[in-house]
Amino acid sequence: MDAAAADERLDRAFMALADPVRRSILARLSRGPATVTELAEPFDITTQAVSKHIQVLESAGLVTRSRDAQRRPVHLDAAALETLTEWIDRYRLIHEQRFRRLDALLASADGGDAAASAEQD
Amino acid sequence: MDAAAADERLDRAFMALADPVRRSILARLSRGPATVTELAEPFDITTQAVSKHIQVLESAGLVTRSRDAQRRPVHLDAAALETLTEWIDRYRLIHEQRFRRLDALLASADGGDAAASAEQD
DNA sequence: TAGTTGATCAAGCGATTGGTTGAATAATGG
DNA sequence: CCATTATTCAACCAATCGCTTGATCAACTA
Repeated sequence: MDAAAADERLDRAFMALADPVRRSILARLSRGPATVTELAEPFDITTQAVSKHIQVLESAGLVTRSRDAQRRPVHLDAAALETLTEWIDRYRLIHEQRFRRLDALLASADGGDAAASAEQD
Repeated sequence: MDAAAADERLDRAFMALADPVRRSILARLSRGPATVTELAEPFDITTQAVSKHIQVLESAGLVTRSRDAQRRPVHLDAAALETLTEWIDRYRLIHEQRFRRLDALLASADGGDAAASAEQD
């Protein structure tokens, strides 16, 4: 998978998580697979709408589907979720490491000027 | 913060991350604060557009802003990023725990029927 | 004070989103 | 075969998104 494709997959994955209905669906799926009808039950929207939500989740790689007669059970793909936390953590950790360096610098300095120059790093 | 407000903040945060330009801005900010003009430089879009992107990130709680003459430096808020990884990890871990239980069950069983009934849990 | 720089506001535009209703497809079971 | 069940397709709609251009606001500086 090239960088552009990975980027587009991140786009879709985060976009998928931006909707409360889809997050709720994922929460349900974390407890085991479910059909479209089952997933639609808690919501005041049509099964068609839920079917679309599932397609969004599937194209984001967050869920997969199997077959059971006329049913199409939906399964959570935890590996995709892990990819997302990895992406977030990457920048979070860089940022926090930077802060730790700044803190160390401030602790060993007297005035505030040192802090201002360190801020530009 | 009540549950609905937290939900809306999650909406906005994930939505904010769904755009490659905004993710790129966050990546830049993980290395230190920057002004709107500086953040706009790598992109082929107007500073107005970047300004809007920053407003999206700010309303999602992912960045904060300070003042320096006519400049408005943008700072990463790593705490908000941590909230997101926590949300994702919650469901990911529930799901993986469930799988571990299923694996254990399968390891101690003979046929596939036990798996089918465990699947419903 | 006038000009310049940095950023935002405002209005508009094409594309996309989340939802609907209605019809079609697929697989089961009497 | 026929009716039922589970799901998807198709067309449409209001709202929102990302971006643009043009104007405005705020603060520094010659």
